[in-house]
Order: sequence, then C-alpha cells, then structure tokens
Amino acid sequence: MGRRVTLAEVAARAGVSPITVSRALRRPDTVQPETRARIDAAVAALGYVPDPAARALATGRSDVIGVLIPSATNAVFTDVLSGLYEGIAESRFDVQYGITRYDPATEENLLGVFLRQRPAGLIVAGIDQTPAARRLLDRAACPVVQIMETGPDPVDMMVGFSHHDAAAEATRHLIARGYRRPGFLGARMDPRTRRRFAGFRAVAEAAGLYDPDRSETTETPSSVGRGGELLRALLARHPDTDAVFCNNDDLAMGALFEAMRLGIAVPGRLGICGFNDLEMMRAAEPPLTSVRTNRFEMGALAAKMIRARLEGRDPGPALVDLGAQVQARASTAGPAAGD
Amino acid sequence: MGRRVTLAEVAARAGVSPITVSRALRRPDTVQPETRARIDAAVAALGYVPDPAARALATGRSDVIGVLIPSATNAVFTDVLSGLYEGIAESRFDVQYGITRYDPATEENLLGVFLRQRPAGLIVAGIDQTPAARRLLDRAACPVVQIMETGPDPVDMMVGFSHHDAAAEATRHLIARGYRRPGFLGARMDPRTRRRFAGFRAVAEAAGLYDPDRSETTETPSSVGRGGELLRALLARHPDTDAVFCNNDDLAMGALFEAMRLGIAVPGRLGICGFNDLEMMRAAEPPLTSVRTNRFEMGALAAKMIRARLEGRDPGPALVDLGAQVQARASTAGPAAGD
DNA sequence: TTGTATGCGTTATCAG
DNA sequence: CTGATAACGCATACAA
Repeated sequence: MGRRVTLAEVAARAGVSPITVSRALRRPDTVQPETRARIDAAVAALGYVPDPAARALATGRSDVIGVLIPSATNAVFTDVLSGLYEGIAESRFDVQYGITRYDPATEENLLGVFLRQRPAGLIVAGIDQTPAARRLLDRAACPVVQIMETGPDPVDMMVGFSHHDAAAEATRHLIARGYRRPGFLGARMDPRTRRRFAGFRAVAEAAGLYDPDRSETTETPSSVGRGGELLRALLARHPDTDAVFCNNDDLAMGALFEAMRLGIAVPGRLGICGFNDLEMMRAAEPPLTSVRTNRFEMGALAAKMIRARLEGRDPGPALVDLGAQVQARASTAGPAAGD
Repeated sequence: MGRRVTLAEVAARAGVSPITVSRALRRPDTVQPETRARIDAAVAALGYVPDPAARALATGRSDVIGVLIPSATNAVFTDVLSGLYEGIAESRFDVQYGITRYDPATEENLLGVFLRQRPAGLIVAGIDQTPAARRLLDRAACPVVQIMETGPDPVDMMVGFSHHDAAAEATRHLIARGYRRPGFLGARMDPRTRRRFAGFRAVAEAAGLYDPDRSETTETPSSVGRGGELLRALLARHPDTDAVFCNNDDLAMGALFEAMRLGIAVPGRLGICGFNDLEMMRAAEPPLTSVRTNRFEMGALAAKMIRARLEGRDPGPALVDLGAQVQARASTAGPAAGD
C-alpha cells in the first residue's frame, strides 16, 4: 500500500493550497485552467485518491446509497441489484446493502445504521415499513425510493407495480384459457404475497370460480421442493383442481415437476402459472407461463431517480408504475378438450 | 433525523469526558462498572450511534470487510454472501460488495476502491487475480481470504475446494454408473470452469473415454435455456453421447428439459450431472445429480477467519479445503439395460 | 481508572 | 480565483 497520499501532498507538489486542490477536483470550472493543469499533473503523478471517510466527516454526508432488501439469495432481488448497479455506473455513488430477512424489526435497525452514515439516498423494498421505520424515512435528509411495489402515500419516490393487479391479470389469463377450478399456491406469506393472493381471489370470485379451500399456503420460505409439496397437498384435497397460480416461479417449477411425478398432464389436466418470469420459465418443458416484473428496470430507475435529485436534475414523476405482463406459454394453453 | 448525537453529548449527560465514553463503548472492561452504567444509560437515552466516518478517519481503518465477487445474480455467490452475513452477525463489522463481472480489470479497480477505505478485511473470489491485483493484495494491510477455490500460493488465507477434483469425482461417478460416452457442457468459460473441464477430461482420458469433440461450450453466460441449446448442439454432432457433465446446475436443468423435448430418456439414454447442487436439483423429475459445494460454509468460515485475526484469536489453518461431494440422484442412475 | 492535548484528511466559511 | 482558519466526530498518546 505504501503511504497514503493526501491532499496536502498534492497541493505542495502543485504549489497551491490544499483547498484549491479540493476545488479543482470537485468543481474544475472554479479554478484557472493553468492551475488546474498543474494540479491534475500532481494528482496523476502521486496517484492521489480522496479519502471517503474524511470527506464524509467534513461534509456530513456520504456517497453511499443504502439499499434495504428482504433477501440476498432470492433471484428477484438480485435482478433489482443488477439494475441498481447499472443505474449508478460511472457515478461517484456507492451502494451498500442491508438484508432485512423479511423482518420489520431488522429493517428498522438497519435503517438506523444507514441513516447514521448520512446516506446520499435510500432505497427500500416494499411499502410495509413499521410505523417507526416510516417515521425515520419521512425524516430522512436524503432522497428515498420505495421499490418493488406501488401503493398510496409514498415516503418520497416510488417505482414498482401493483402485485394485486399483476396477480389479477394472471388469474384472468387462466380463466380466459378455459380453466374453471383454479387454485393458489403460496409460501412465505409476506405482505406482497398476500396482495397477490388478494388479486387472485378478487378475479376468481368475480368469475364465480373462487373456492376458499382451493389454496395451499405455508409460512416457510419458498423453494422448488416446496412447490411440489404444496401441489401434492392441494390435489390431495381437491383432485379436480385444473390450474394453479403460484406465488412465484420456484413454486411453479416445483409444481411442474410434481405434476410429472403424479402423471398429471400440463397444461391439459393442470395449468400452471408462476410469478416473476425468471429465465428458467421459458426454458422449461413445457415452457411455463409467468408474470414478467421488470426487476432490472426497477433497480436502474430507482438509482437514476436518486442521482437526478442529487445532481439537481429532474427526476421525473415521483411515482412510477412499471406494470407487469403475463407471459403466456404452453403451461397454460388450456384444459384438454373433453376434460 | 433530528440532530445527530455525538460522543460529547453522551459524555455531558453521563458527567464524564468524551474519551471515557469512547472507551466504555469499545473496551467496557477498562472503565469502572459504575461509570459504565451511567454511560450506558446516557447512550440509550440519547440513542447514540458512533459515526463510522469519524471513527475511520481517527483510526485510519474501517470496520468494512470488502468482498469481491464476479456476479450478484448467480445463486452460487448469493449463497456465499448468506454465509458471510452469518459469519459477521453480532460483530461490529460490515460487508461491502464489489461486482467484478468476471472482468479482471474491474476487479483490479474495485480492489483499489476498497483498499483506500482501509478495509478491516478483504474477501476475493478465486485465485485468478491479475499480477497487479495480486500485488495489491499482497501488500494489503488487512487479512485477505480467497474463497471458492483452493490452490497453491495463497495471498493470505484461503477457503474453498478444488474445482478440478470435484469435477473429476463427478466424472468418475458417471463412469461408475456405466456411462461410456460422456460429454461436457460449459458456458462462460472462466478459469474455474476450465479447471472443472480439466478434471472431467483427466478422468475421462484415464478411462479411455475421452473424446475431444464431445464437448460443447460457449463464452456467453450460463442459463437454463443455454443448457438446452448446448445439449441439442452436442447431440446433433454426437447422438450417441450417453451422459453429460454440466458446468453448472442451470445448464443441467436446461439439458433435462431439452432431453424431454427430444424424447430422450433420462437417465436411461442420457445421464445428466450438474454442478453446485442448488435446491432445485433434488426437486426435479427425475432428481438431478449434482456436486455439492458448501457455499454457505465458505462464506461463513471466511468471515470468521477474518474476525478471528482481527480480534486476536486463532484463525485456525490458513488454507481450508471444504471439499465437494457428489450427490448421486436418479438422473445418473445408469444407462438402460440393452442400451 | 480517567482526562488533556492533538491529529486523522477533507471541506465550509470568509478574506484577500 | 485563491488562501487561511476552523470544524467534522472520534481515538491515540500521554499525563494525572
């Protein structure tokens, strides 16, 4: 590492004062071109890089955008993170994550930790903060973006979609394809999952096809294996179920495999629809219908909105609904004729 | 946020000097119990939280453990991250990530970014750093752990396994199960992938079963869909291929679906083996054989080794080989009799 | 065991 | 356009 090079050393070499170097680096147009040239040369020669801690201490703020997400292993969130990276690329900002493990109390704690660092911005997943967390966010002295979901009463900015409506559209799709006894498979029943269920229920009910007993849920985390178990349990109770709307793609994939094991034809005897549209869905056999949720764009846009605000540009509308699109595939082609 | 609470305010309330508060927080046993009690009370009452920037500036180091990984979307790495979190839980340390996108130059850059924050520790994936990056790591004034892989000449500490040997074991498994015309499917041919291929080749060759044309690879990223394409291409050239060792689980899953589409029986006419043993593998139909790679443990152990060093405890052996275990499942049960 | 003086590297403020 | 001074919040070294 050698020694660390400071502003003072650069200044000495360039024959100016430290503050001038500081200015030359942050607002080049405020120092004379000649001075700037000397400074730039000194910076390059010495390999100077600013100390983020000193800067944070002096300015009272950092270049860190704090991100609070429920899980780092869930592919849904990793896609959002990729978008985030894209959004802050080539900027001075850094991203720092906090994993809430779907626990509101943890989210509250992490929020405190982040806030203490005077983040440049804050991105939080969802709209289900605790009252305390909500208060913290409301008072945050930085741009805040809620992602993954839209809803009333945003803290500041918001970019997401309606889980209720997305699920409703998927359910309409199932019904449009001719399924008449649709069921619901859900794991880790967090608030977003519940809203999806509500969307499913609303549409099924409206069509007179809702059977409250035709859903199988668990509080345990989601997985492919779990999808199989849930389908098996549901079919044990209601063998005539002719379609399942799955809370996410892992469950749908598990349901597909379980159907294979049980010798149940998909989509003829059972339609399967997932949620999120992970890459594997279209590669499956049969390809699985799912709901596309623009996760990458969500992350990228959230980051860009924060940057725009920070850089004094127009961040555009404070509430962006990215929607969700049913990707219809063979797994919901419709019940077999004569079924 | 109200105003920020400082050490001085806590000190005033507790009736001591700031430095005493500082000590009480970092080394509680060096202040008298009574004083400490007063301080603790003041801290709680005021909701004091140390300012990480000020601390970093004063001490010349931070509590950030920098982590460099190739990808944030790959399930393989997200599992490692989960382990990392587990490893630093309840400690003062934080984790900060850098994503290299499998690009050595990016890794070098990020290393510089991290290093100037004086990280408490550094965790890097793999052993294929550029010479420049290697130099930076060698000179780093903090513990360094290379993860995901073991190899000669560690920078400092190392926890991983041999990709060559793991692939070799998987290949031996295929041969032991009676497959005689094994092929290889690989995507994004990074150094670790190549070493796996080498392991496959070594064993196949030793058994007199290696056909250099019986492998299908691409530089593009891995995905389930890609696995299908690769299998199709391989079978087009060599329809008699009776087993495939896939570079990772996504490819294996894609190969399975493609086999279904082609009407090829698994495992009877084609054995399929993946790598990493993601959860979906055992839930598939047929369940897919894969190689378990203890990713969570890798992350957890790396973090613990760093903590041990930082806290003056014994970090144990500097080089830990976590091994890898073939999880034999139905997808490699062996060729059908009479095949 | 506790306190005093000082410095970490940078930037805000105000002068020149 | 450039510079001197002070301050950010905390921890080290030393003294009491």
